[in-house]
Amino acid sequence: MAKQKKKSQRPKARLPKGFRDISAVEMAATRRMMDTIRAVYESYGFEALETPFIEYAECLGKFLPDEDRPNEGVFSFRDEDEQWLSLRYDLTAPLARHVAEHYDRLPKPFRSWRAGWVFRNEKPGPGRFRQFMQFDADTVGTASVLADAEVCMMAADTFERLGIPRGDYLLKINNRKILDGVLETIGQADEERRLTILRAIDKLDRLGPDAVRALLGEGRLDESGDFTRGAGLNPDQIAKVMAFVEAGLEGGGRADVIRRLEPLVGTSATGAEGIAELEEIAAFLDAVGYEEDRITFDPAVVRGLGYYTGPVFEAELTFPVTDEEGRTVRFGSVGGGGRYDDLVARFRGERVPATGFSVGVSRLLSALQHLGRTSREGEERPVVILVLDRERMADYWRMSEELRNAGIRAEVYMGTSGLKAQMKYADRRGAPLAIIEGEDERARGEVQIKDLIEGRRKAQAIASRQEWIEQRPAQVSVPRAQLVEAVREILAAQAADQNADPAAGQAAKAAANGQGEA
RNA sequence: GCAGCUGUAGCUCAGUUGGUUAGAGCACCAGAUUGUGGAUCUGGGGGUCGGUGGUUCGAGUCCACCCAGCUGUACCA
Repeated sequence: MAKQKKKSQRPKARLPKGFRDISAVEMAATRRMMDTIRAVYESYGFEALETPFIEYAECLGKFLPDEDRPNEGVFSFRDEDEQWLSLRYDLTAPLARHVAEHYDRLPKPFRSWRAGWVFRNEKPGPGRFRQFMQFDADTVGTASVLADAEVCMMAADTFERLGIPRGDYLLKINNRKILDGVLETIGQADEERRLTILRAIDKLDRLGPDAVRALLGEGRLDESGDFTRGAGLNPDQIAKVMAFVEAGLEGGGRADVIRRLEPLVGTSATGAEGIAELEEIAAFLDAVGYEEDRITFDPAVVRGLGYYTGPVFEAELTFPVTDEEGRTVRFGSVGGGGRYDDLVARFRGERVPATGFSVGVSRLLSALQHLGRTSREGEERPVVILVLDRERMADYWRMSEELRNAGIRAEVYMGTSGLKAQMKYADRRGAPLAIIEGEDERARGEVQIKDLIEGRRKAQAIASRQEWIEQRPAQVSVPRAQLVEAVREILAAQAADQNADPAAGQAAKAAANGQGEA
């Protein structure tokens, strides 16, 4: 009885939903990807900046209206002095805080990149987590839309440097001011309705034009039978908004899209301003040779709501991909950004124009993996030195030292089990090879080196235990003095083999993944 | 948040009209094999049957409520 009680008090080992553990393999791939992004951003002149995970909630600007409590979407807690602290939910709000705080001594424009984890307290879904990594670059302190164009060019460069071919990604640019102009001409300027309209437009690529039309009007019934209330526009207004949204669907280049948008903003000054900005961006992109196959104009891009005040952009992967169950999935957006001229003004009163772009690191990484564009560099697993003779530990340590000094990852088995369990350990560890030195070998002045990858392959052909033991597949005996050299040779052969036969590499990777991933 | 579906071992699932101590396969651990990953054989660990309450002599099974997960949808700075 007491035992049962105790048992029920045991915590269940589990991760909070929306969070995950990250394996060594994924960390290595992430690190390589981020190195590439950083190299591109720095080549454009952006400086590194790191801000903490935690900020005062009020600095992130996410208090609920009329309430003394931060927004539900952010993880928040109270400091000992009763102030609300929040985990950052993006890298832009902390940047605005940093710029406002140190405005006087920063060079203007201030160009910085930041990378790291952000947190959102939202319902997780496939490919959506509550902790994920972003990689941002921003230019603060210039109102020129050339800064917007530059950041899009840089995003295009980044994707290509990461191995995504031109045509497999696309940057789409829009301008909030144009939609505002359209809404002005149809007499819908009030904020509440504007947000509903933005949300409806945002769903174009996911739900299609009919659904968007329904959401602009009365509302829409989804397939589970749930009803979403619409913006309540009349048919004439809906037609105008849809004409705007679909101006990008009819093909043609950036100039064609602009020409189709012009009549839709009517006499609105804001709309005209938006058009002029797009024209300036187009002229610049044409001049530096970033054509429509990389950067297009698409009025359906709205980027949620929030703080964007001018150009907005979204980066999309356009190639289809099949998931584990063989279904075709679209990766869709892997990054985005836009102009936020009011964000710093929250702190300073004075308007400080700014624009930036943010890459969704984790989504982009899984896209690259689907493309088979991730290299295996940095995935080497350690050689494992088995312990047959506990009195000779010093000998084994010396071996590991020699290997490490030669730049080879190596470890001495640290458990207390027998040889069989040690082999199993090395196998599961994903070790490329195991070193065996017992009494017999020592008497001969030799060590055995077992190629675990080759051995795994040969094992499939062996049926009987007898044969297995006698053959000792993929195992060689070399003089002790030649240990390092022999190990180096076998590792080189394995690497060559892996490059020639990707399937073998996959198998090794799968084995290596075994312990690290859920 | 709303709607639909699903909850039995780490995973995939079986479990009779309600009836002893809840099972299988895979996985895990150990031995057979003083010193060799795989295969084979033997043994072992692991379950609050999602939870609580109810009906009953008796509930994994029937009823009610709750919870969790999945999918869609809403929100998403």
